Order: sequence, then C-alpha cells, then structure tokens
Amino acid sequence: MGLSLDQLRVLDAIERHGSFTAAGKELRRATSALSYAVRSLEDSLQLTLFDRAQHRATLTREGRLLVDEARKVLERSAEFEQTAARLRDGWEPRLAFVVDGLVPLGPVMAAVQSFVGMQIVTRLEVAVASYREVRKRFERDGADLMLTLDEEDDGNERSLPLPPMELLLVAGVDHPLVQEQRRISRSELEEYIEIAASDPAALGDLSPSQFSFSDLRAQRQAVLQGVGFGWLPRHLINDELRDRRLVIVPFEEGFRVRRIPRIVHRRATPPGPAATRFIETLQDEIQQLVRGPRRRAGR
Amino acid sequence: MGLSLDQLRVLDAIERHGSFTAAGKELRRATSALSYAVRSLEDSLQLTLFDRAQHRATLTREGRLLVDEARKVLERSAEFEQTAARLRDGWEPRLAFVVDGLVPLGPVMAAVQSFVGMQIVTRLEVAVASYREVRKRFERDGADLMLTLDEEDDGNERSLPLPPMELLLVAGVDHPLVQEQRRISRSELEEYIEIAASDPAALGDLSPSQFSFSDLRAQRQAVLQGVGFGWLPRHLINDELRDRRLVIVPFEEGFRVRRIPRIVHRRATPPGPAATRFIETLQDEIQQLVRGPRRRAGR
DNA sequence: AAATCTCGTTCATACTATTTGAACAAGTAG
DNA sequence: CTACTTGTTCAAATAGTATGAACGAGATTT
Repeated sequence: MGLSLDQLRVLDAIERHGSFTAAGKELRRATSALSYAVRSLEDSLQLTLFDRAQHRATLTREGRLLVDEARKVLERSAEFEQTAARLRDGWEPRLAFVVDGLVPLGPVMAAVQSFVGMQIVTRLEVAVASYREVRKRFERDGADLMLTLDEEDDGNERSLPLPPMELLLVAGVDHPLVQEQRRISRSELEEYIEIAASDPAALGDLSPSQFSFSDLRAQRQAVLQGVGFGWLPRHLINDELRDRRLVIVPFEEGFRVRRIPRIVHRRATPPGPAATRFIETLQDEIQQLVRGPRRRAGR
Repeated sequence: MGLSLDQLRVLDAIERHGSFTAAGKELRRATSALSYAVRSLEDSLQLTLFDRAQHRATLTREGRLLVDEARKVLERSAEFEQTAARLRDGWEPRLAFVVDGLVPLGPVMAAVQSFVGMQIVTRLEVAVASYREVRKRFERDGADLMLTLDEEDDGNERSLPLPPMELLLVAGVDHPLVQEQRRISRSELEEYIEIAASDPAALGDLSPSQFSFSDLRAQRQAVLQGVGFGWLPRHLINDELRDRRLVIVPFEEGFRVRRIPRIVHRRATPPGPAATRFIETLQDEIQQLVRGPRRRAGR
C-alpha cells in the first residue's frame, strides 16, 4: 500500500504526546492499532522511526526529521479540507470580473490586491476590455461581474452605480480640428478619423488571477500622435491636457460626456460571498479616492 | 473516515486522463473502484466534484479548484517520501558542525550557504565556539564535525589539515606594552591582562541550521579598547593593524604563531554522504580564497 | 435509425487492511 | 517485591475497499 495520511496523523500524534498510549487516547484507538500503523509505515519506508530498545519508544534521528516532513503534508491536507469547507459554505470557486478600460483602474487594482490579501479561496480573474468587448466577455465568457459604462439593461441584470466620470473629445495639438478656436460641426468632425479601441483581442485561457489588457493605451497613443480624434476618459489624459499635448475639440454638440460606471451582475446569479466581498472592497477603494484624493488627478 | 491520500491520487489521475476509465488503467483498478473512491471523497467533503449529468463525467467548478489543492498535498507527500528515500540511502538526518571562531568564517559561511542550496535532506547545525568550547561541544554535544586549531588527536579521531593561518600577539595602540619599540620579556608580559575568550556561552537547543556565536568579537573589542593584550587571528585584525588601532607586541619569544586548522571527525563514525559533501564544499571555498583572493585581506 | 461502443454507476460478493482485546515482555515507581 | 505503565504480538472481528456483472445513457458507426 502507498503512503497514507492516516499513518502521518499517527506519527504526528505520537510525537506530540510522547507515547503511543497517549496518542491512542487522542485518536480513540487502541495502542496496538497505532503500533500496527507505525510498523506499516516503517515497512513501506524501509526505515526505523522508533527505537524500541528503550522502554518508552523514542524517535530515531530519522524519525524526528520525518515527523517534521509529515507535518508539512498534514498542513497541506488541512488546507485542502479548509478550501473544501469554504466551497461548502458557498464561496465561489472562481470569480470572473470584466472591467471597462475607460474606468479608472487604480481603485480596481487596489481592490484586487486587497481581495487577494484576504486569503479567500476564490480565484479572481480580471480582464480589462474596451467598448463592446466588455459586454461580450461578460456574456459569452460567462463572467460574474462587469464594471462598465454600458447603459443597456435588459432586465436580466442588476447594476450598482458608482461615482460618475467624464469622457472628453480630444485631439493632438497639431490636429486640424483644434487649430482654430471655433466650434466644430458634426459634418466637420466626420471628415476626420475617429480613434476608438474595439479590437477583439485574442483571449486564451485565463490562469488564476491573470489580467488581459485591451487596446485603450494604443488608442490614446494614436490620438496623441495626431492620427485622429477620440473620446478619452479625463483621468487618463489630465497630464496631457495640462501640457497641451492633447487639446479639447470644441464640438458644437458637446465635447464632454458624463458616464456612470456600474457594477453589473446577472439577476439569475446574485453575487456570492466572494463577489459581495469584492464589490464592497471596490466601493471602499472608490470612496477613498473620491473623499480623500491622494492623487494628483484629484485636484 | 478522514481524508486519505488515495482519494486525492484518484482525483488527480482522473483529471489528468479526463476519464474514470483511463485513470483506472493507470492505477490498475476497476472503474467502479474509482467511482467508489470519488463518491466517498464527495461524501466526506459534502461537495459535488463531478457533474454526472453529462456522459463523460466532468469536473464541477469546485472540483477543478480542489484538484489543484489536491496536487499540492500530493506534492508534499512526494517530498515526504523523497526525504525518506534519502534517509534510506544513508544521508544523515542531522549534521552538527562546530567551528573554532578563530578560523576565517567567510569560507565556512559560504560553504554552509552552498550546502543548504543543494537541497539536501540533512539539517545542518553550525555552532561557532572558542578555545576549549570547541572540543567540548564536539565531544559532549556529539557534533559530527569540528573545524578547530586544536592539536590534540587521541587516536579516536581523524583530521584533514587546511591551509595554515596566523595568530598575532597584539594590543591597543595606547597599551603600555607597545609604547616603546623594544622587545618584551615574558615577565613584562605577565604584568598585564591577557584577553582570551573562553566563556562557556549558555547553549540552548539548536534549531535546524541555527548559529550560535561565542565571544571572539568581545575579545577583539576588549583588546581594541586597551583593556589588555591578546592573541588574535590576522584575518580578523588586518584593518585595525593598517589603521594602527592595534599594534603588534614585540614579545621576545615570538609574536606570530602559525596554526593549522583541521576538519576533525571521529574514527568510529566516518563522514556520511552529507558530511562528505559538506567537507568537499568547504575545501572548495577555501581553495577559492587561497588561490584567487577576491578580498582586500588578500594583499 | 438501429446496432455498437464507451462511459460511469450500482450492486452483491470477495477480499484486504485495520482494529481490537487479551496475553506477554520489559521497564519503572512505590 | 509488587503494582503499574509501556509497547508488541497474536487471533478474531470488523470495516473499508476492490471486483466483475448488470445496467442506463450518451456517443459513434453503418
């Protein structure tokens, strides 16, 4: 027979109590049973763990070392059982979370970090996507939570609004649209290329707590280099606006849009313990950002 | 019944092969045996690991998570068995090593580090002691190896000589013995306090790979502060001699002594695999120091 | 669509490992 | 010297596990 956890449990108990008899009491087994278990372990390892020459059986040097090794195995097995217990209590084994890249990622990352630090069984999988990708991932890949600017709500979902954010219509400082200080009409706007990130980035298997980034960064880069104009979230371009590397396009129908980020989940599958905890953590992080802005972006 | 390794082995094999039948082939057991094992695991965990609604049983989300946890347990148990195998092959469970603090500790520490990096089962216990303490620990505490300047060899021991080192008779620059540039006689010398480290430092239980330091440092400090004169190893006081914080005492019978460090073990218990490996490592380190001195002390 | 395969469960049976208490040997305490 | 404790060994009892046959349900083939 192969190694068994029971043999290790016996070994551990004997070492802790210092005798077969005492260990037997703890394990509610006859002394002879422990004797049997130890002997079978010794046989399978082909090692002598106890010195029987003495009256009270004492561990050999090898035995002492192996007790420690045994405990490492037992610790792992306890973790296994604890994980199982958590799952039994309803903790989700996996929590897939899709974030719209337009949303400020600072608090999201902080929440992820904080959540991981909570030693929760749940594997958190975070994917950052753009535009239609967000909903697509939520629906097709069966994510559990989505943080999006999407307004649709088909009744199958519930959402929790977060503090609003702004999108600004901007272009590079050399772009024709911003050369003169005059209002831009729709037809004028449509003469130029609009830069939007929407490529469906190839998505392989997500290993636990992995992140995938979509192309918002490329979009910003494109606008910066003057390839075209585009809607970008204010928090991502504060520096560029200040340095006048990006300039607001004075579109007559509006160059500023308020959008409400929402945490969305399916009505059919309400958030479990991990999701709830994660949402709370995220809200905390956002509160901290809104109330006491520690970042330059705040002013 | 409690959790068993066998259940975890079954779970692992099923996941690896993708089916009960294939796993059964690997484990040389009937499919029904695996079915039984899985069910008993599920019962004890009170969790469903496989979805039997489908034709080929597929892991549930919980199951997938627990397979990974199970593997961690199995890895640990494999380490346990590997440790046992090493012990069976004759590797010492423990290797106690006493070092004379007068000897250059650089290569000793390097050897310890290197040895630990070898992933050897053996627990290395290093104690640094002074003068009589060295032999005392070797004999009373039953250390396996000793690195000493001791010359005694009562026929029960074998020793391996290492490159020689020097002890110098020195005193602080303000000490009366070194105020004039004249030779010092024995009677003169005996008028002053000789500083020697020899206190039997209290020694508690040594946990694995722990170090205990004796009082050579205090001795050096005492000589430096002018409390008295003393014999100190050159490698420890090169800097002080250069800065003239310590000065050689021109004792007429000699102020320089060559001593041969030796690695000693009992004839009765020749070095096992770990001890042999450790001695080799130590010799390598010393070779490196002697041949290609990378240290300022070398010039 | 029918026949055939494959997969996993269930069941009764066979087996094997473990448990038990009693008997024993050897050491310890009063 | 006696009473007690400790751990081993043994035969018998027990509980857990393995097995192949029977089965149902999906796939695959023809």
